[in-house]
Amino acid sequence: MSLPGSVEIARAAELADTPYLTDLHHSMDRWFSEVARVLPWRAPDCSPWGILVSEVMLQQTPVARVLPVWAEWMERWPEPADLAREPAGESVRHWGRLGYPRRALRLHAAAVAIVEQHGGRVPDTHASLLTLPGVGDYTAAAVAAFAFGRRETVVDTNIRRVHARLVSGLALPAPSLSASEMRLAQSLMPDDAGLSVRWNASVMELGAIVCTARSPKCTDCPVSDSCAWLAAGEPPPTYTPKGQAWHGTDRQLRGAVMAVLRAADSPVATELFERPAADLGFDADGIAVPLAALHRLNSAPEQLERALEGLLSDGLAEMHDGGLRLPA
DNA sequence: AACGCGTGGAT
DNA sequence: TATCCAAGCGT
Repeated sequence: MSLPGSVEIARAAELADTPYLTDLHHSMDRWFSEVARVLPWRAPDCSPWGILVSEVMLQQTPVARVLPVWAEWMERWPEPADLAREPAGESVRHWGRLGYPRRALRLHAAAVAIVEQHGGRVPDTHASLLTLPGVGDYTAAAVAAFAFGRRETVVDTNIRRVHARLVSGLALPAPSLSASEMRLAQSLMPDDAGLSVRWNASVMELGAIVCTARSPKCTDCPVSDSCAWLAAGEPPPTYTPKGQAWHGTDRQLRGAVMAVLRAADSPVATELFERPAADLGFDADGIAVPLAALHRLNSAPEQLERALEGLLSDGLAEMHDGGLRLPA
């Protein structure tokens, strides 16, 4: 019987005994200085709030799409209190098309909690950050590290992939994060807090722009000489990740409904979701396009009802004056 | 612990 | 065109 992760831990321990780990840190640090992307939430004067907002927006959403929305948010709501005094629906509306709009709802709730429980300042420890809505283990660690300079075990999908290849010799990390992966990540971190922040940022960056999921750019990798996966001859993944269905799903329909609600400035009569406005003699000005897109999905009435029910129970929508709207 | 949750660019 | 996948979270 073999303990999961025992090989990796053994290798990490072996590396720690040599100058190798220090060399690795230096190689990554140098590389990061040279090629790291310039991102606004990495600016030295970016507030903890700005970093928190960026981390939540970046949950499952690519950097390129986050950039303009983050900038708009920072201008509109420069501090947690600015967002907290808005209706939650405004948070969802200005989330735009980043996807997973409940993140916007939770970020609003987090802003309220920051105001009510932390004097309007983003809390600075992993444990207190973890109590905020929408903040899980990764985001709490990332904010504690990148906003407050703490030595945190930051493990996101990029870092997992780099560790899988560099240390474990695997093409891809396991489907779900394990305790042994967290131990491995800890064992690789520099002891010094400041260096650990750089390390975490650089490993994440490597995963994002070089050690990518598909067709990694190993010729650009600063640590390819140490890569267990390359040394093993680039073995293929041992499993095939199962893709998420989209066409015809409730999610697709929910997305179409949310697009209508974001575009609407007053409650939308539920009949409008069921059939074309022209048939009903409604004025659908302003929401005609997203409404047409919704109708084009041509869903079963039962599915539409399920989607609306889901949005209501998630708090992403509410009934008002016989219509549906973003939460007030 | 597996599942549901949006969106759009890249391949 | 279809599939992959992007700084996860909550249940």
